[in-house]
Order: sequence, then C-alpha cells, then structure tokens
Amino acid sequence: MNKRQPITIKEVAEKAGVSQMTVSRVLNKQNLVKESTREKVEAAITALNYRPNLMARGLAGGRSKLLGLAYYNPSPSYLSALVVSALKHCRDLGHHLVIEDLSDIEDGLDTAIILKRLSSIQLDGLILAPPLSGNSKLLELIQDIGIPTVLLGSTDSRFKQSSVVFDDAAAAYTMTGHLIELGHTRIGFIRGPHELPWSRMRQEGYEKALVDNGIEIDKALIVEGDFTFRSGMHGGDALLGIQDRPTAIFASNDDMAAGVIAAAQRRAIQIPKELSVVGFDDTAIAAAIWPRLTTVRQPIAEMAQASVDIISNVTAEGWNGQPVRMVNDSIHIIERESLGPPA
Amino acid sequence: MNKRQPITIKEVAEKAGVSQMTVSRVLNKQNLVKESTREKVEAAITALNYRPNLMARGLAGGRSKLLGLAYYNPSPSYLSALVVSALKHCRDLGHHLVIEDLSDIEDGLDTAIILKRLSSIQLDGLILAPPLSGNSKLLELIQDIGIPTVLLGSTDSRFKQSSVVFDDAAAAYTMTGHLIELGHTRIGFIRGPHELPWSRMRQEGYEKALVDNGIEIDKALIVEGDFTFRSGMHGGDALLGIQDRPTAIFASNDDMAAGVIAAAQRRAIQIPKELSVVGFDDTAIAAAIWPRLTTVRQPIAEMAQASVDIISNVTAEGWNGQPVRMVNDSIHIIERESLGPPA
DNA sequence: GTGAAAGCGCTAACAG
DNA sequence: CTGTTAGCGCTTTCAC
Repeated sequence: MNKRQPITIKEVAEKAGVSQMTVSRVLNKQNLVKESTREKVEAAITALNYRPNLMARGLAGGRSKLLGLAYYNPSPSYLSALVVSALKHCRDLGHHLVIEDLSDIEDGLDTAIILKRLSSIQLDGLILAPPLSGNSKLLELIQDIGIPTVLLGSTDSRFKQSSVVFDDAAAAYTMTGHLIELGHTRIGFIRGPHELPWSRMRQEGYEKALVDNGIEIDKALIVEGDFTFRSGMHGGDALLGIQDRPTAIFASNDDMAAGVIAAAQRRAIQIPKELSVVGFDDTAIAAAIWPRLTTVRQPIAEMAQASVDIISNVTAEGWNGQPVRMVNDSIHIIERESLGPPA
Repeated sequence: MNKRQPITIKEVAEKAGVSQMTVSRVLNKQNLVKESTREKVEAAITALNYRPNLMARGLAGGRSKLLGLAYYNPSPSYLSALVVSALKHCRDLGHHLVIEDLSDIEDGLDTAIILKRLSSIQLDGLILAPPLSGNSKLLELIQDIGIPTVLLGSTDSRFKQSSVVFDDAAAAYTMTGHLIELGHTRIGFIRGPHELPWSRMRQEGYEKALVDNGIEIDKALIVEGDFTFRSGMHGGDALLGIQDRPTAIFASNDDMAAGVIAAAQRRAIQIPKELSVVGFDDTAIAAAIWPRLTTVRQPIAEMAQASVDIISNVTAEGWNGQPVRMVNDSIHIIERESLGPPA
C-alpha cells in the first residue's frame, strides 16, 4: 500500500550523506551550496523520488506557494480565460492556484465568513478579479488580513495594493472612433451597471470620441445593461425600437453585444448590412456566434499573467514594499463580420 | 503592522482556561467535550477572532482541506460551470479548491511533472474532469499517488476510483428520438473525436434511436468534429453541402451546434424553418446565440457537486474503502428556438 | 472529559 | 559552505 508522502527530507539527507539543511537549501535554490554537494543531493532526490511537503514548508517558512484567485459572478468566458491563463503561469512559477468564490459579499458583505476563509489558508497572495477589485469595503478587509493583493482592472490609491489595469476609456474611444471613421454617426451604446467604474470609463471613451468628432451625444442612444446576454438583448430591442434607429451599436461587453445581435436577428435586421454591432473584451463568445463579433480585445490572459508575476515578486525577498501598478495599453480591435459601413 | 496569523490555538486555550487539546477538539467538532467547556472555548475563539492555520492542521493531521480539480483544455463554458459549482459546494463543506492544469500530459505524458505537482500539495481528494477522466495512464499514475479521486463523466473498472457519470448514450437517444417524433428522418450528426468515449456513446445513442425507429443509418450524414465551434462550423458546412441535405443536425456538444448555426446562417438557411439544429450539454453558449439552441442538458453543476460530496465522504472517517460510482440519470431536453418540424 | 508530551516535515537563525 | 538547534501551529497518543 502506498502511504501518503513516505519520503521525507530526512531520508534524502541520509541517502546523500548531508544534513537536512543542505537538502533544504538545494530545494530552495539557494546558491550557497557547493556544486558537488548539490549534485549528490539532487541525485538522492531523484533516486528516492522525493517530493517536498507543501504544508510543512508553509508552516515552517511562512510561504505556502498558494495563490488565491477570488471572483464574483463572472461571465463564463471571462472566468475561464482568467483561470486558464493564471494557472498556466502559476505552474511555471511553481505555485498552486486556489479559487475562492466571494459571492457572499453581496448578501450584506459577510465579512466574518470571507475573513475566515481567506485568513485560515495561508495564501502567498491574492488576485481580485473585477468587480471585486472595485469593492472598497472588501479591499479594506483584505488589507487588514495582510495578504499581498493584486487588483485586476481597478486601482484604489487609498490602499497599498498592487494592480493591473487596462485603459477601458481609451479602448472604448478607439472603437468608437473606428465606427465614426467608417461613417457611422448614430451610434447606440449599451453601458454597464452604473455602480461599476468600468461602465463609466467605457462610456466616457465612447462619449469623448463622439465629441472629438463633432457628433452630439444623444442620450436616447444610451441604455444600461448589466453585462449579461439578456440585458444586451433588451438593450438592443430598445435601441432598435426607436425612430431613426442607430446604424451601429456598441455594447460594453461581448455578452451584451451577442444579445444585441440576437435582438437584431429576431427582427430580421441584417448584420452588418443594416446594422453594425461591436463588443468589448474579445472573449470566447465573440467568435462563437454568427456574424462573428468585431470587438476590442481586453488582454485578459496577459493581465492575469502579469498579476501572477507581481505577486511572485512581491512575495520574493528584497521587495521594496511599494505596490506595483501596471497599465496594459495594448488596444487592438479585432475585425470580424459584425461591422461594416452604414447603409 | 499586521502580522500573518497572530492568534494561535495556544492563546485561545489560555483565554478559555483550557488546554490546546480541548480547543482542538472543539474545532474538529468532536463530541467528547462538555457543553459548558465548549461554550467557553467558542467564546474565546470569537473574542480573539481566531482562525485555525490550515497548514499546521494539514501537517499534523494529514488532512489539508484542499480539493483538487484537474482539467485539460476544457470548453470555456464547461469549465466555468464546473468550477463555479464545485466551488460553491466546497465552501459549504469548508474545503478549498485548488485548480490544476494538466495540459502537459499531451506532450508525451510528462508523468514526472504531474506527479510532482500533485503529490507535493497534500490534496484530500482530486476531481478529474473529462477528458482526463478517460486517460487510463493518468488514472494509474494517480492511483499510485494514493489520492482519493473522483472521475467525472467516466468510469474505469480497472481502477478503484469513484466516479460520477451521465448516461450520454441515453441522452443522445432521447434527443434523436425527439427529432424523429417531430418528423425528421434525415438527421445529420456531428460526433466528437474518435478517441474519446463520450463521442462514441453519444453516437451510439443517435444510431440506436434511428434503428429503433426504422431509419437507416446513413454514414454520409455523420461527420467528425473536435468539440470546438470551428469544427462544428466545418462539419455543418460539409453536411449542408451534400445533395439532399439533412433537415436537422444534431451536434455532440453546444459549441459545435453553435458552429452549425453559424454555417447555416452564412448560407442564409433559416433556422428552424429550413434546418433544425440541436446540441448537447446546455452550457452558457446555448442561450447566448440566436436562435437559441435546443439541447440536452448535462447536469454539470449537479455532477460537480456530487463529486465534492463523494470526496468529502471518502475522506471522512468510517469509509468502507469501496469506490462510489454514481450515475446521474436526469435527462432533460431544453426546448428553445433552434428546433422545429421539418419543412 | 480533559491534559501533557511528542511529533508532523520543513526552514530560520545561528554557529562553525 | 555546512551543520545544529529550535521551533512553525496543530493533532495524535496516551495518560489522568
């Protein structure tokens, strides 16, 4: 019968004829070990098929090699992109990814439970996905626990947490400009929920692009959604129902854009001939509908990877204590079939 | 400055005027503690805001409260459904979910790396998502490590691992029967990759339904995909290009069905008037395209939850040592707009 | 019912 | 460069 973790550092040490400490040093890649000793130890490790016990390391050293990724109610495609990318990078860095569902926090921000979960498992660091990264109560809580944290898609200067952000406003500006270049002037916009900063930023970009191009902002062309397919469909319905309907609709995320396309298809409006639809994010759904969605790419994978890197650095020795704030400014419009010049 | 985990069991014990052991017993809900003592201890725990250290518990007791969820290359919607559901249930049971990306195993089955990752982190149990759960080399490996494992969507009697499966063949049979009832007789089928058992099972169900209804199997109506949107589009193109094209297409999963719909829309074939399309799984994409997909629901959430339960039981005391094999037989067809009677 | 002692496997802080 | 000595915070085992 295989026991759980039969080989310990002690046995490796004996086999290699050194002390446990030396083995430990080899394990932790400290370079104060003589080459010949290191080789002996490594041989012993391989021979015995030794695997260090993470729990023991965590207890003794304070570093658990565990990174947390907390989310709340994400769109499926966003979540998978995030998880897959973060995970790949964790693997490369020898970390493990623990996923935490913080959905409780809406039911009255149950701080007790969150604190309990987050502080009992010795996380080396925590990545907060939107919209959690914009919840200042939560940020404060987490800062108190003292876990190094990276905010994805949001910064809050009141806290000393690192962040990786994307310039949503600039991206929305670029996309809107692109629509205008093609000749659209009546451009509908489906914004996100008003309480989220991303909603605001994307709308700002949209409005600024209109203004900069001498197009008046028409409030009748702006409706609010909640980033779901359903709400996009409703929003699209509303915009397509008005007199003198828009020739293009820019939805603040891909799910809503897919909803707009659905709404148009129900009314037998041809895309892009009679109506252009563009989205935001370039998640999986953008390429999984027809016509495929023209959209601004949000570099989710890159941002996830950057977050892992930051935590890795912050956790390492010799960190200066300053939060790292990173801005990803790669704005790309992915051209597909849902966009064309106005009729 | 907040230190990491300042309060220990020792301080709780002092405050409550008992020994560490008693606190430990309260923590682990062992019922050999006097009611009054328990209350004292619980009061101290709350007062000090004590959180047990998972690492220490894992080291001392051998139970880490960590469950692993391993996947390989999943479709985004499947992965999120899985993760979200497993997570919710973990939370209820006080476990944490560690996600592992085992994608390496295609590059020549790098057993060394997988073993290393899996055995150094003391997982209480492991959930293997498809298609990993069908990889017998991997199963053997994992059995050797000795982690209690639940296979999702697959069983292998050669190993003593538990499993939660869905009757894919029956579901495909039901769906095909439904199409036939509506009057379809030329039903195209897009199967999955031939190396996966699910592909085979779904095809079996499809073929059996045809035969049972006196319809001859026409190999020209069966094409192979790889469960991606792209491959569904190609498969759809192929099926729509033949003489006397099918009046309905049954794709072995939703992503491929979405691809078929896209292919049809490109050819301006109206759905469901001229062509019915049905899928399999009922993942998020099914309701996020237009027309929305009629599909057989695979109870991913329920199965994930069951897996967590099984591991929880298997990990607990007093388990009889027998693998648990569970079959989920709730087959539901979700009716949406992509299906109608033949023209 | 409860407590004391002895580690779990590893690393920090010092010696040498 | 390497070894020794102490724990990390908790649970186990065995007394009382």
